[in-house]
Amino acid sequence: MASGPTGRPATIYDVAALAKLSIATVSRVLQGTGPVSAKARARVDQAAQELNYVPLRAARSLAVQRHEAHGLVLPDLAGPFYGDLLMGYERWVGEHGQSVIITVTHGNPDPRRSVMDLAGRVDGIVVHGNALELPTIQALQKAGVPLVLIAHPPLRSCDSVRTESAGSAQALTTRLLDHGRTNLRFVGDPSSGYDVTERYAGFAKALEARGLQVPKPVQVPLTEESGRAVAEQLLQASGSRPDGLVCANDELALAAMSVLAANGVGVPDDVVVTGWDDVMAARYVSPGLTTVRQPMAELGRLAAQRLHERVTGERSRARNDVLATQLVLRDSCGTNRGLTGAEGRGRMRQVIE
Amino acid sequence: MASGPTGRPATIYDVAALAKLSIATVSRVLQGTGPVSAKARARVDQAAQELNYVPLRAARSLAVQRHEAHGLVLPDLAGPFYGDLLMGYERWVGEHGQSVIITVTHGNPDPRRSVMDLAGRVDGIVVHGNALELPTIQALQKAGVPLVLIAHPPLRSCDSVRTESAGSAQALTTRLLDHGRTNLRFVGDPSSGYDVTERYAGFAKALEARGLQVPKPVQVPLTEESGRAVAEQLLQASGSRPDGLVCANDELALAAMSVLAANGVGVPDDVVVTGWDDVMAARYVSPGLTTVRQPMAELGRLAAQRLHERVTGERSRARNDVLATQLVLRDSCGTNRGLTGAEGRGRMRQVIE
DNA sequence: ATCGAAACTGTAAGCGCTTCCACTTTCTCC
DNA sequence: GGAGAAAGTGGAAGCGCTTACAGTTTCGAT
Repeated sequence: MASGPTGRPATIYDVAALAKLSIATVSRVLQGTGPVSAKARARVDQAAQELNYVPLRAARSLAVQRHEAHGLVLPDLAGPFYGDLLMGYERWVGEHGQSVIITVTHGNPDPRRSVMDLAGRVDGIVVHGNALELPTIQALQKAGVPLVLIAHPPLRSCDSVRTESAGSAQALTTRLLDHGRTNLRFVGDPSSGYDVTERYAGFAKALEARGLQVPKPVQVPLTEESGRAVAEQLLQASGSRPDGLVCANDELALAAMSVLAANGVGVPDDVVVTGWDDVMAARYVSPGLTTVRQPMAELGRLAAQRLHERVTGERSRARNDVLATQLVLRDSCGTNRGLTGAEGRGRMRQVIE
Repeated sequence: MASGPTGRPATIYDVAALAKLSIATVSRVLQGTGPVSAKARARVDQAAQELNYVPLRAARSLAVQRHEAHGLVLPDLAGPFYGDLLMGYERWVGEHGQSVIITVTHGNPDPRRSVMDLAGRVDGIVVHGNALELPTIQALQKAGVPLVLIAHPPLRSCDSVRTESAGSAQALTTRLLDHGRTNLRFVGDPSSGYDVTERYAGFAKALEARGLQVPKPVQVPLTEESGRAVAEQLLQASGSRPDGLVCANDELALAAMSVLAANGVGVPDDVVVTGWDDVMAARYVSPGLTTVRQPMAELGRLAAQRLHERVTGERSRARNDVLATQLVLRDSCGTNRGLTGAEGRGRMRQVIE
């Protein structure tokens, strides 16, 4: 990168020549390893400075047999969700002298190929569950790549981190039932990800605990568009209209809520609505959206840490971490005030805003 | 990464040995370069498969003298803003067989060091203007790193890409004036970034064009917290209360708007409020927030492309691209219906929602 | 059959760094 | 002042790949 004497980037040889020392000493100075005299140090620093020397990491990686980099595979980057995750990840990794190389699979013509290529550049990979098919993940395992899964069912000999989902969903649903709702629907396709599966499972469990029949989920993608569509369908529904929508994420919930409001259906009086993720909009809409907050940055940090433990070999037993979520009660669920005893148990806290 | 015969990752030598061919041929098969017989190809593929061979990219980088990777330096990752940028970037880069290594500077104890290290891992770097101090950027330049700046004033011999700001801000402000506003304030610290500087400049220009005095900007960080504080201050202000807030981003605007609403100040009737970025919340609050949408993903794509052109050497003259923004008119500005002739000119389009 | 060209394959030289080992210099302590 | 230890330095091997070059085969055309 730097302009050496030849116009090409300066190498350690150029620095050594200018400092009149061997490349071994230059390396020792620059890496701070081994004993070096103050004089040598000064000469090297001077020379490096003068040549704008930037060490080639590829050469170092080859020599030390380590990349000092992590791979992070995400399905997507839309929404604040993955941004926060990445933020936490990058922060941890930066503090530990590593780099992050990210790969996004959604819209990628050949995720498998991309990820395998990634494997050759990093010391280990963190994969978000929604990003890769199982066979690809297994291919990585076979290739011996240290692996950490986010929001994915635990896999043998592979770490995983996720946020608690089923319990929060159950508590939230129970709460709605406690407040007299009798015809709830879960909105969002459980097959679109492990976490959504779990949310539906929690929803179902709450109903079962009351001896109620569990309605099939409304299997739609987790998008605003679907949210609007679901709400419109609900408006036209004849017969017993649902009196509550437990949505798999905030996008669905916000979109549904706005369609309902635009058509004179009262939220929360006629229909209660809840979301998941606590995006910014959730606290600015009216009524405020009741939702579940996940510690995304923390999830990222933890994933980075777990991977690093694997890479350095300081731990070999697999760990499966589950982070607590937080139920955020606002007005859209109609239970903001007047508590029941259902909350606060398990790995879940709650706040009322 | 793969388990070779020894338990250590398989190398190209292992593959060659198993396929009973030379490493040169293996390389040619795997890279698809040079002529190879079908038989050789099959044997190599078979062997590679069997050994779970993953080529070590560091070795390739060293040999080909190229990393096939881009560095992306961002100040932050909070909000949808940078996520979309990164998304567009990653997409382009992925389509062109490159990787992205990201570095976040906000909260980084030694950005300079991080970035210099990055420089040793990539073929070029894209820097968001708010991420690095000028000296650091210049150090990169001196080191001969191909550089593209995002949202940064153009620098000699360095590409830059940004979104149009001054014009949109001026048009937006003019529009508010046309609708009878007489006491506007710009909220947000212009020194917090080039784009904000430009927004204030546009704001000022609109007032000057009317022969009005330009009030000092309300110099606060671009956060929700500041937005609330500004609104609260405005509520307590004696004398001539501003009748409009032109906020530097949506966070400020949304927070201010919610405080005003909570205190019985009508938006847009008493005070109009506008933002910048068009975050999701902007379209769900009521009244809808008038704002300016920037093509972030497109900005990312373009930055990636420009950098690549530099890296491959297919272009050497510096380019400074400016992308058009879009004025999004909603109810918070009180001018949603009833147009003037001020808009649609320059590099700006508008939509009414 | 024979020759030249084309297709294929292998040998070996790096790419720029780290680090082992051996060597030289400088201390430290009698 | 000298011996041994410690500190400092350099030579050289090697990390795993690509690729120029040379060598070998195969093939088509005479």
